Amino acid sequence: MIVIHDVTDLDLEQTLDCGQAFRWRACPDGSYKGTACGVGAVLSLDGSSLKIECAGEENEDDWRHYLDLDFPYTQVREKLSKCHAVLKEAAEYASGIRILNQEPWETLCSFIISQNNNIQRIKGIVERLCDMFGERKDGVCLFPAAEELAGRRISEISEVRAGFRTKYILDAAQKVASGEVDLSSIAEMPLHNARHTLMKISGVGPKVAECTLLYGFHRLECFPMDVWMKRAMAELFPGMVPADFGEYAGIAQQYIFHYSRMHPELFG
DNA sequence: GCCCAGGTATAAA
DNA sequence: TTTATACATGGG
Repeated sequence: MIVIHDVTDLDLEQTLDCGQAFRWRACPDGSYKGTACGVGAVLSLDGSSLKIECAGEENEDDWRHYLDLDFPYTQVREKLSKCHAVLKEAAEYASGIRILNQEPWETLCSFIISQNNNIQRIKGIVERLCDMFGERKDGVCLFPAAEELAGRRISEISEVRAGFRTKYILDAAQKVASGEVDLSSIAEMPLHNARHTLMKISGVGPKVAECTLLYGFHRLECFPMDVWMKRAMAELFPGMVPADFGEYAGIAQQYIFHYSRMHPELFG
């Protein structure tokens, strides 16, 4: 078991169940069970002590990185709070959100599945994808490698019941496995090129590309814009554009998303 | 049954 | 270039 002390700016529900990751489930006692860093794990927070119980090999550095524990969110919030009064309110409300460092391929694939879909069903599809095609390790199923899915037929992948997204999953797997879309090089590309490259995949549009870059590549200036966020921007930040939030616009976006979701009365 | 869900591809205007 | 519609599936 790993215990990390003096953890701040972390709320497990806000971080693991805010729609950036799809493999975590809340347990009745407030802990979260899921799979990341190549192992199954149960996370629980007791005050400022984070407990991580792994089903397999434990690596504290991996978890520090995954949960972004070494990034200065307190300072980010201070900076964002000066930007706009409503953003200050949102940042305080959602102050336990951290942007995870997830696997790029898993993130890309998960957000392809997310299109025109709801979080509950996205989780189910991702789980079936792992169960049916993922490597088994220490009693859990890891997210299937692109190479594993690339060799499958549509009829096989259809069994995860992803609907019309099945063909997109296969296209993504094939382009990633072949190197036509080289995820390792995307990490160093200018944002514009990175977006363009991801959108070579059928089923990847501006929203999925932006989510992949923010949640899978930790490009914190990315700002996924769906209909909800457009509305939130228009009503809460009239006249402003994502770039106005600066280099941490993606964190601002997540604060705003969570805050506005929990306060529907903000909208006329 | 109808509507919606952290969109996108495609066709038509 | 902009706007409309279909798309699979499952829960409310």
